[in-house]
Amino acid sequence: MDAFYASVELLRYPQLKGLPVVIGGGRRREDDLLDRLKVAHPECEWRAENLAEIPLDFFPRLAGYTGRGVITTATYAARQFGVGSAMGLMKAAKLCPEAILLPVDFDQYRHYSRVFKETITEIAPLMEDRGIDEVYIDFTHVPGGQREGGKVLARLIQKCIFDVTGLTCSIGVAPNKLLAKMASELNKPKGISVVHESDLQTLIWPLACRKINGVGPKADAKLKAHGIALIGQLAASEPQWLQQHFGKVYGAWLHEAAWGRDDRPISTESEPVSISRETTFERDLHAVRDREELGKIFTRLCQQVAADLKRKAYEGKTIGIKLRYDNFQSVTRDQTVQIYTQDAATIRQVAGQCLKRVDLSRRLRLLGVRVGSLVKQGTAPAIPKSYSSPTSSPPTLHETRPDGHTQLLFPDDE
DNA sequence: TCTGGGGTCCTAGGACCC
DNA sequence: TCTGGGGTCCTAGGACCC
Repeated sequence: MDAFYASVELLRYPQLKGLPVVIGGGRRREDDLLDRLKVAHPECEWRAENLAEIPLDFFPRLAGYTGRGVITTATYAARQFGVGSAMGLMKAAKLCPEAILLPVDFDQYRHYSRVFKETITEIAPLMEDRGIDEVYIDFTHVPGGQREGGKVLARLIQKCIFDVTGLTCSIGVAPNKLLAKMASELNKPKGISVVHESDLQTLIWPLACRKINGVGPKADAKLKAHGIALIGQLAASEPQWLQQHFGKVYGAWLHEAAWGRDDRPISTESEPVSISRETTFERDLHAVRDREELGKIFTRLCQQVAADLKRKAYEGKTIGIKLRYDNFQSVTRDQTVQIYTQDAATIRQVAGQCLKRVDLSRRLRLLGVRVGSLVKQGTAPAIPKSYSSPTSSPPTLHETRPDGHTQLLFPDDE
């Protein structure tokens, strides 16, 4: 198999070229900017396309940022200061206070993501979706795909994407997905890299183990502790030794990966396994002291998950919660019910039961609701014979008190 | 000055059935 | 009275990815 790995780069704003820019933060920040823009420049509708019309000094700087947002992406000029993806914005503000902070515009990303992928499938139909800005392509049978080892096709795809979206992208070309992904990293931004099997020792082995897609911070630290920092050293390690220290499956995979071996096919179809919503609070909340606020958030998360399920036409029967304590420790609880559902009140009721099984005496920073074991709406298997219908009334999102006020069911609902 | 949100996959123990 | 495997489902946690 010949594989491409293509990823799109930061939205391209000509007037911001060469400047340190980070994109990130939460909804609130975006709303702030939107409000300020309405006042300062009523003629500008807030769209990223319209950024060019907005004077540079309008954009907020990172300095003085407060909040729990993180960086989604950053320009190369900003990365010079040591800031990068997933870094907290308050930390980034210390490193590069002058950086321009732009809000995240997910609707727009989704739009460009769709155009990016459509552009590719018109040229090479065998595409695997790897998220909002990345794809794998099997171009083995694409006409002209083998010219100059794939470079011609890669250039064509880059040009088409740029023409349609104004976005640049990096492309790696290699005999399999594992190597194509690593190849795409070699020549960023907007580069094309071709890696052949014979390039393994010269191009891949000098790279850090962390560059392997599947080696994360934990595995990397453990490898380093054993004196293995580079992929070449990993390749030279005994498979048996790796299996002893990293487990049978993962250890064997590590060795294969270091030798550039990967036989996973391009997967063009996939069904979601779960759908979830979660939120980090502006400040840590306490189940008792902030009961009402938490109850509202909890109910809203359930409603959002239900709306997502309906919009995407899925039903699930494993309903769960996730919470994160103030010390960042996370716990999850879930419960599988008999009937597949996409109903907010049902989700709320079962998730409420899950909440009762966790320690709520500690302060919380995050709450999430998840529905798993999904099936496409209307294709749910028949209810198991052992199931007997409930005698209780259907669940409701709120419990109505005798005085007519609505009491939010958190966390002690029935 | 701590660390978003939305996912997938793997592991491991226990229940339960044959 | 003690002792089997296998298979599947459920649950919790964790690593990893975009």
